[in-house]
Amino acid sequence: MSILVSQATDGLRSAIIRALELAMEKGALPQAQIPAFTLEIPADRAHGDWACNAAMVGARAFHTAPRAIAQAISDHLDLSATAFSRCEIAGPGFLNFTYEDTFYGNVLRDIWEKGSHYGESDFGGGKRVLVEYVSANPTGPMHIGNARGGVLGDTLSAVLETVGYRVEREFYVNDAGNQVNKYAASLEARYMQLYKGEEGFPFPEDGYQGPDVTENAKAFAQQYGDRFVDADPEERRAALIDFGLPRNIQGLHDDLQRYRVEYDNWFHESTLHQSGAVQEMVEKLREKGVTYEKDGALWFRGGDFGSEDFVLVRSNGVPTYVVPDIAYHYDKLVTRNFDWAINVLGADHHGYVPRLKAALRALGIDADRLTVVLMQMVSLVRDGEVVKASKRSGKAITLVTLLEEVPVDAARFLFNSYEPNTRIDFDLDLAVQQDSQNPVYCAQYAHARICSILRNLKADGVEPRACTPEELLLLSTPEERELMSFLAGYTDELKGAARGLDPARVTRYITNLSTLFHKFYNTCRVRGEAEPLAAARLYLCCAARTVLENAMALLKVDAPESM
RNA sequence: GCGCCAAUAGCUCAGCUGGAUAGAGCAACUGCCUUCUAAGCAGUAGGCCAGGGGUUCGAGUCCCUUUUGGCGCGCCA
Repeated sequence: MSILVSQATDGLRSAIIRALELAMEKGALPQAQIPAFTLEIPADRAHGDWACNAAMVGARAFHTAPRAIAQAISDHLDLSATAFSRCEIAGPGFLNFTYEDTFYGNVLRDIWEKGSHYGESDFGGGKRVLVEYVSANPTGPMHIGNARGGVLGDTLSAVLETVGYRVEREFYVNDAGNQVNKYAASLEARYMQLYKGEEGFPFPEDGYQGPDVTENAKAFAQQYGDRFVDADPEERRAALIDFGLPRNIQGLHDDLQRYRVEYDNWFHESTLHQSGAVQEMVEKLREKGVTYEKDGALWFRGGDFGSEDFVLVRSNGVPTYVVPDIAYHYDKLVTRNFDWAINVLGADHHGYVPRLKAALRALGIDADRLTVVLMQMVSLVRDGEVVKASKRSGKAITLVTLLEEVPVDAARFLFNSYEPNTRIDFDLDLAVQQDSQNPVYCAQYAHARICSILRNLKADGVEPRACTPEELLLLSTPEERELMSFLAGYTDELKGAARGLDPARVTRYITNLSTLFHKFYNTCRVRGEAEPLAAARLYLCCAARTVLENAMALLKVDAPESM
């Protein structure tokens, strides 16, 4: 909610506590500890703007019936210093509070003044957060799960920034280790096959099959010809990797950019190997005494730190993938000293999280400084059936092929409509529909409608202007009041999205706000109304537009002026 | 076998730390355009919140259990 709302509820909370204290002092209630009550917005607007359950949760402590406690609170309540004008007792013992009449007008004035900054808060207290997301292997194109991770991480970052965190966005490039070697062998095979035929150079069994590998091999051949055919294999593979990997990384960068996902840093795993950080990490863990040797390999003893034992260094002397990962997170939390690291990962990685956290604990790092947001898998659905491959190309569906079919706005909006921890059946038919069935258009339409009102009034010579609190009291229909109330809740909605690491709430907020605006639009006219009312409604339209734009900007979804 | 996640309207999903009569969009049906965009609005219908126990003033929400589904359990990443 806006700062205004936070102040209002804080004030209300202390007024209720004072009332309880006073009631006990006067003997209306027995002496007891003040119960931990909550304030919430009731589902039914007839129950006021805020409801309090103090009477019910206090029933046991006070040995008194909830409604009698509610009466005692109400009798000793002084609302004069608060933003509320009325308190009613209802149902089993709820206290329902109603804002004073000028409250919503003040919210509109707040939005008018803050503009694109409306929604910001200091919830995050300026903490430095590193958000890592997508981090797809540079050995091929991105798959459909990366499309989800992309918007999720991207929007989450934007939300965290808005509520007062200092955010950096990072892509971890796995440009070292086993999968790169495998990729090198795959590239090599495709390259050699260009000159020796498919029989002349066998493709590795666990190689990367994708057509992109062949394309890269061809591009390499175009530049270097057969120069590496008779070269030393090690030299050949190194040359292929030096050529192919940067190409792929650039490809990831370009595809993500097209999808409007951008980063502050691209962190290369290879730098951890070059700097010796990986080797040092092995030594660090060994010094901590949390390792042991078995079958020629070096193991991590996880028992004391909440995980299973696992291998750090294979018997052939090569560290497993975990070690660079530990070194990477050490770099995040110690070297770069971020207060908080958030990783967006596919749910198939969930088994690895306890290991990483255990290793951090062993290093004396508070593992709570790392939060892993697991997102469940994505399936694509067409004609009610799960699709594994693209209809046109027959290849696996990549981010790029998805975007050939689905507009970026729709893809971002839809992927961000689900809580991370739910599986998505992404409906391709729905995503490409440019009509009312597709929720993204409802929101864009609401925005276009507001712009249209502004255009029409401008043509009449009417511009939006600041309104007085008295003028804003003219906004009194249920549609107007509900819209204002919803606008007032935006700042708090963002805090909730940040707290729950769930940017899908922003998407839902946009949908609900759009609907409330459409309802307002259908019952209340702006153009043609007498001057003070028209001005007040125009003021409300501007507020709705500002909030809609701010929210859609977080999603990086376009808010068109006309449709 | 063990672990993690889920199960809410015909479909896709909300339901924020337990709160008042379980919501929204789509699909279905009925209305609303000589007035700011009908990509909209109003209304009707649709539910044993997977089943069963428990905890309490009160459970879709918390605990146990059963069932069903997804994902993990490598000296792969």
